[in-house]
Amino acid sequence: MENNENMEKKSTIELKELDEETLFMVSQTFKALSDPTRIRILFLLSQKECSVNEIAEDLSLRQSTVSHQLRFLKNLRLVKFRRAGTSIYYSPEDQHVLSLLNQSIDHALHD
Amino acid sequence: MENNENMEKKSTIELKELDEETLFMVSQTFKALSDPTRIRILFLLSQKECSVNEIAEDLSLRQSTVSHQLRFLKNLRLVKFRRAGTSIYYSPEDQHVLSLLNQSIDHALHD
DNA sequence: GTAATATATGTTCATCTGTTCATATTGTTT
DNA sequence: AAACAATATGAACAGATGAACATATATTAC
Repeated sequence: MENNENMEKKSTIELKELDEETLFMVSQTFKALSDPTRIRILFLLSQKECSVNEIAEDLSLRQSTVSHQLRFLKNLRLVKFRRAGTSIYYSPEDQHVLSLLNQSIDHALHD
Repeated sequence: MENNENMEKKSTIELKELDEETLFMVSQTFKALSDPTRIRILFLLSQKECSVNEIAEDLSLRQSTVSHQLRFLKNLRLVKFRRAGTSIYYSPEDQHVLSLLNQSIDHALHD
C-alpha cells in the first residue's frame, strides 16, 4: 500500500495492456539479444556492413553458425542484406533494438 | 565501404570494448527479459509491490514457479524484497532494466 | 512447545537452444 | 554449359531452460 503512485519520472512503466501478442513480441525482441553470439554479430554489424564470411572470421565462428544466427535475426527483421558479387552483405535494420543494446552496454560498462 | 561513418545520431553504437564480462552481463540482462513469465512478473511489480502468493494469483502461476523466477530475478538484482509478517513483498530494484522493458513495450504497441 | 501459513528448494521431465558436420542451393564467372 | 565461391539448410547432439510436484524451511499465531 505504499508503492502505488510512482508513475511520474524515473521511467516507471505506465499502465498499459500487456496482451499475449505484445508479450510475445517483447520477449522475442529480448531473446534476440540474450545470446552472446548474436550480440557480437549485431555489435559488429553496427560498426560495419559485413559479409557472412567476414563475420565468421572477425568473430572466430563457423560459417554455418553465423548463417543460422543471421537467419534468426533476419526473421525478426533485425538485419537486412544486399548481394554484392558472390557475397551477401548484412547490416542492422532495427534502430530500436540497436538502441536497447547500446543502452545495456553503456549501463554494464558504467557499472 | 559505405557504412563507416554513422556514429552521430540515431543512437548507433559507438566503438566500445565488448569484453567477455560485459558481453555476459548484457546477455544475462536481456535473458531476464526474454521470458514471458518474467516479463509479466516484472510488469506487475512495476505497478504494485506484491507478495509471492499475490503474484501467483494475479498471474495464474504456481507458487513454486513464481518463487523460482523471483530467485532468478533476485540473483540479477532486478528485484528486492522485504518481509512483512509471514509474507515477503517484492518490488523492482533495477530502474534501468525497467526502462528497457518500458521502451520495448512502447515500441511493440506502436508497431 | 505445536499448528498454520508463506516461501524456498530439490528433482524430474519435456522442450528449447546453439553448435557442428555434411550437404544442398544459389549466384558468379569463364 | 561447367566450375567455383559464398551462403543456406538439415540432422544430430549436448546443454540450458521452465514448469510441475513434493518437500523443506522459516516465521507467526496459538
